[in-house]
Amino acid sequence: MRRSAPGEVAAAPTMQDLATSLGVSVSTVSLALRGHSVISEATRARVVTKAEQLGYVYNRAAANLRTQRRHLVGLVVPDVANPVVADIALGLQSSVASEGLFVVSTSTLESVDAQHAVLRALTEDRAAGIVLIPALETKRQDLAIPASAAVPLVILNRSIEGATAPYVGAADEKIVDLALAHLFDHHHPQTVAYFGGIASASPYLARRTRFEQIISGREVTHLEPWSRPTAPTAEAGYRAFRELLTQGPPPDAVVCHSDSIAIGVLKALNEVDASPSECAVVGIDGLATSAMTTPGLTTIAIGTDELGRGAGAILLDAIAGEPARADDLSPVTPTLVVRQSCGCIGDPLVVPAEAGGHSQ
Amino acid sequence: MRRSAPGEVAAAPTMQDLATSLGVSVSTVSLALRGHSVISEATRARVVTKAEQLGYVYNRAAANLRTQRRHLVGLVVPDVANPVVADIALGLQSSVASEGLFVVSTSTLESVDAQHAVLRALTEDRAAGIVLIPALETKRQDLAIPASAAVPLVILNRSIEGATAPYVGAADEKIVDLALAHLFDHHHPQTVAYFGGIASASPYLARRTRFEQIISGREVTHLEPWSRPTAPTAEAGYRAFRELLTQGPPPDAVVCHSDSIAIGVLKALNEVDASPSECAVVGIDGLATSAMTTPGLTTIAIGTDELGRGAGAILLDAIAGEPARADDLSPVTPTLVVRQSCGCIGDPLVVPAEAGGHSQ
DNA sequence: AGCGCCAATTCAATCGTTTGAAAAGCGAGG
DNA sequence: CCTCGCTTTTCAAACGATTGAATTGGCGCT
Repeated sequence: MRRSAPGEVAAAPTMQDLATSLGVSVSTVSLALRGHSVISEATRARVVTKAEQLGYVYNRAAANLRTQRRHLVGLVVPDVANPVVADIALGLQSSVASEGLFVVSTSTLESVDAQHAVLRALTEDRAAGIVLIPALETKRQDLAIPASAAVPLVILNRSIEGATAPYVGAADEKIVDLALAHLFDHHHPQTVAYFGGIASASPYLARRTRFEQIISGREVTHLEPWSRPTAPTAEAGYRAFRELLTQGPPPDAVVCHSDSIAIGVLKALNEVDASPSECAVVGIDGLATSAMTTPGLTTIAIGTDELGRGAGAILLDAIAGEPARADDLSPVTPTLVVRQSCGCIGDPLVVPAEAGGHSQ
Repeated sequence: MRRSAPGEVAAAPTMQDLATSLGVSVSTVSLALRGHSVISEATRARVVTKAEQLGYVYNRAAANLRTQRRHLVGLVVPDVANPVVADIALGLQSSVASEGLFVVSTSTLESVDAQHAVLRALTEDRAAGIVLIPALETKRQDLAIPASAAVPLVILNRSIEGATAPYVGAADEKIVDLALAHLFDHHHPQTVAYFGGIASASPYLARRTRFEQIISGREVTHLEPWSRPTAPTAEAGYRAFRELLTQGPPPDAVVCHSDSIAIGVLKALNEVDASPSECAVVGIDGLATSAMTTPGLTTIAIGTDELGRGAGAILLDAIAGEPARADDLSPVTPTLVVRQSCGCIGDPLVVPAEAGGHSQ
C-alpha cells in the first residue's frame, strides 16, 4: 500500500496492495473476493480479513471496464417529485434488484436539453439500461444517443412518434371508460368535461379522444370550454378552474387528467362552496395523497408500480439480448377508487388501513 | 472498427477505431475530442466528424479509471417522492452543475440495509461525493464505507451522533419560534400542542424541545396527549389526529412537524367540521401543495432548495480538498407563509402567481 | 523413483482512456 | 547544410480490475 505524502489524502488500497501485503497474486485476491470456488477456503478467509483490515473497497469502474458489464440503470423523468414517478421508480427498483442492478433517478424538468445531457452522461457511463419518461417536445432523434452505444432503452408514459424503443404506458382507454362508467351509473350528469393535462403529451390525446368517443354515444352534453388543458400541477388546475368558475356554473361531472390537477379543482370548488353533488370530480392516478383531500378524491388508480415493474422486465429482457415480447407491453388494468368527490359516499371517510404515503 | 458476427450486436466503436479509420494515433483522437489546443484545428474537425459518423460515444468508465476523477454525486434519501427531498435535489443539482457534476438520487425507504447497499455501491463506483439524509436508526459506523475510499460525504436533515461528516440542517429553533410567535400574536391560544414527526429523528427533538421552552414562558397550557409523534405521512397524521379527536376537543393551536402531517390534520379537522378558529394549525416545510388544501395551510418555509445548495457547496469544497468552512454550515433562515389554516385570513385565498408544484 | 492427477495459485493480456515525454516535420537563421 | 525552435503528432506507460491459460506443489499409485 502506497504511503501518502503529508498533506495528501491516503489513496484507497487496491487489490495489488492487498496482494503484496499478503504475499499472493492479484488474481488470487480477485478470485477470493468474489468467492470463486477455485480458491481455498483458507486463503479466501485471509484475503477477506485483510481487505476489511485495510479498508479495501472494490473499484467497480475498473471491473466494469474489463467486463463490459454495468449494474446501474438510469430512470430519467421530468420530475422525480411527482408521486406517480416515485411509485414507478419503486416498481422499477424492485424488478431489477433481482439482477443486482440498482436504479438512479434524475429530473429533466421537461427540458429537452437537460434530458439530452443526462442521456448522454448515462450512455457515456454505459449504464446497463435506461428508462425514460420523455420531456415534452422530445423527438425521435433525441433518443439516438443511447442507441449508438447499444444501451437498452424503454420509454414510459409518453410515446414518441417513430421511436423504436419499446413503450410502456397506462391503459388510457380503460381508464376513461372506468371513470365515465362510474359517473354515469351513479351521478347521471347532464353536462361533462375532461379537465387539465398537457395537450401535447400522448396520454392526453388518447384519453381525451376516448372521452369524446364515449360521451358521443350518451345523452350528455360536453361543455367544451371546461375541457381545457393545463400545466400538470395542482396550482395550474386550481387557477384555470377558478377562472372558469367565474364565468358560469361548472359541469355536473368532470374527469381530471391527473390527481394533482383534481386536487386543484377541488380547491377551486371548495372556494365557491360547490359540493360533489353540484360538480362531481374524478381524478386519474390513484395517488396516496388523494385520500387526504376534502372531499376525498375519487380516482382511477393506474397501477403505477406495475408500470415500473413492467418497464423493468422489458429492460431486463433487452439487457439479456432478447427483444421485447408483446405481452410485456400489455398495460396494467386500472381500478376505480371511490371516495367522496364524485358524490357517491358521504363523509366521514374511513381510510383503508394499508394506504401508503410520503412525506419528510 | 471491429466487424461483428451475424447475430451479435455491433460493439461500440472506440477511440482506437476512430484512430485507425483516420490514420492517426489514439492520442490524437483523445486530445482532439477534448478540444485540447495542441491539436490543429484541421485534425480536430476531421476527428469530430468521423466520431459523429461512426456514432462514437465516449467511454467514461475508462476515462475515470485513468484520471481517478468522477462526475457523479449521489443523493441518498429515505424517499425521493418526498417533496422536501425533491426540492433539495434541485438545489443540490443547481449548485454542483457548475462543476460539471450531476446528481442521481436513490431511496432507502428508511431501511438501513438498503442504505448500506447503496452507499457501498456509490463508493465502489467512486462517486465524486455523496449527500445523505440518513435512514432512521443510522449509526455512526454505517457511514464508514465512503470514508474508507475517501468519498466526500455530507449529512443532511438528520444528524448522526458522533459522525464526523459535515452536517447541514434546517434552523429548527427559528422555525418553532416563528410558528409560535405567529400563533400567539394572532390567535391567542389557551392550549397548544406539537403534533407528529418521528420521535427518534434529530429534528423532532430539536423542535419539540424548543417548543416546550417557549411555551413554558407563556400563559398557555401544553396539551401533552396531543403532542404525539407519528410516522411522517399525511395518512399517519390523519389517523392519529382523528383518533385524538374522538377523545375530546383539539387544542386551540397546533404546530405540525411537517406540512404532510398538517395535511392529514386538516383532513381530520374537516371531518369534524372544526374551523381554524377552533383549532389553528401551522405546518413546517413550505411545500407547494400546501397551498392547495382547504383551508390553505399556513406554514414555515424552511428554504429547502437552499439546503440543497448548501450541501452542494460543502461537497464541492470537500471534493476540492478543503475542509468544510463553518459559515457553510449556517442554516437557512425560515420564513412564515400565512394562509387560512391559522385562522388569520378569510377565504378565498389568492395563490401568488409564482407558486411552483409537481404532478404528472 | 517415476508418473499422472488434481487442487490451488500465478502469469500475462486485456478493457478504453489519459498524459508526460519523445519524435517528427518544417521553415528560418546562421 | 546544419541547427534551432516551433507546432503537431505519436509512444508507451499507466489506471485497477478480470480471466483463459500456464504453472506449481502435493499426493497416491505402481
